[in-house]
Amino acid sequence: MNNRKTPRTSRRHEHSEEPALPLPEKPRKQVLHRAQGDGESARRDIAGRLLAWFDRHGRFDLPWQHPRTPYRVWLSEIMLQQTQVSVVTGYFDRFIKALPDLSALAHAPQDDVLALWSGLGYYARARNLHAAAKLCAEHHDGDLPRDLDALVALPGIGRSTAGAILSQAWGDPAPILDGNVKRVLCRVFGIDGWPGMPVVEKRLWSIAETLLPQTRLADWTQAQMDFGATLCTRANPACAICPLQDVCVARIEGRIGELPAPKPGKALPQREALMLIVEDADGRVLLWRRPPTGVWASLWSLPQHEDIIEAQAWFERHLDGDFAAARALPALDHGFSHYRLRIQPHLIAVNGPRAAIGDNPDLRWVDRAELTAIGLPAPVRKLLQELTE
DNA sequence: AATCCGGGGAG
DNA sequence: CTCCCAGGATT
Repeated sequence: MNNRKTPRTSRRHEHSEEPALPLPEKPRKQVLHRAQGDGESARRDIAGRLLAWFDRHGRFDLPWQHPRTPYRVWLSEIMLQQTQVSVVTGYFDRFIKALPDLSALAHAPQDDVLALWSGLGYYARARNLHAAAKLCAEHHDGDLPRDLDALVALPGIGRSTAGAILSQAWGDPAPILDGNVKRVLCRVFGIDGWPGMPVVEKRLWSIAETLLPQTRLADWTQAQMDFGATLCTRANPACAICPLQDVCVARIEGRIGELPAPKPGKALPQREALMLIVEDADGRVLLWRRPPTGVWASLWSLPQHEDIIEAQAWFERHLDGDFAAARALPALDHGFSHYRLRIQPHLIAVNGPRAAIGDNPDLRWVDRAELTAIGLPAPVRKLLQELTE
């Protein structure tokens, strides 16, 4: 029953008090026809190519593969949620030695289970695992249910983990959609948008369904994981030796670095700045040389301040004019890599600098015509350009 | 839809 | 340092 070469057999099980599942008999064909574009023959061949790749380059020595029982598959899948193989193997061996089967887990004290999990993180996984084992003891004759909905009903098991269990433990045709599969599908089929977005995820599940092969379902699941983990990696995928290089949309369109689309970052911190556009009687603008460090180091820019109070104090120290006559212009947003800057310009006319600071080397009057020749920050250039128009 | 859980590895 | 990872539960 745990032999991965076991051919698929009838999977209706005994306790059929519920009505038959609404799944049609040939769901894969229907989904296949519904999927548009992309060339069905090429798509159908993907599983064959990856299985051939898997035969040569796949991982066959993982601890949960020998023997591959439903319990061991389940435990490994839970441990592997958000945790890499290299970290899991040691924990898996220790756990399976202490609690070798589902019954042992179901009857173990929770403290023992948590102790075995200690260091793995995401401890809710351990509590869910334990609770699910008890539920199996109560409701499924002490075994994991061989049924998608029944598996998903257990705590800690979502659709992808259920698919991995069904396919690996029994060879049933259930797709998975973990981080590896998402990345591979986004690239091969050129799917835009962050894979965590519901609309994108739905599309990916649909594709994953269509790719299911007729046989070797356990190998198919493992092949996808190995392929994503060792060849179609997040950074520097080995496209040159990839068996899908001639059909991969991302590869063909040179978008390997862009797909899958990254998770939208948190909103960058927003900062405010106030810039003074000071004009003298001849229509010249006052520029200010920025400090030698920080953003726009040593560039000529506009006099800049955090707020209006500071701006006014600076103005009255350096210039001869009526600050109250300053006129606010439309704000301008500028994005940096690590924050967003909202520039609030204030236009103000003056007679000239105060006598005492007239020769300040960091201040300079400039004709409009000269501006294009001076190295100004992009938003400042834009600001002054709009003003001239 | 957003947030949380958590330690470790890679760049 | 940041981002990501064989996700799922909760709000």
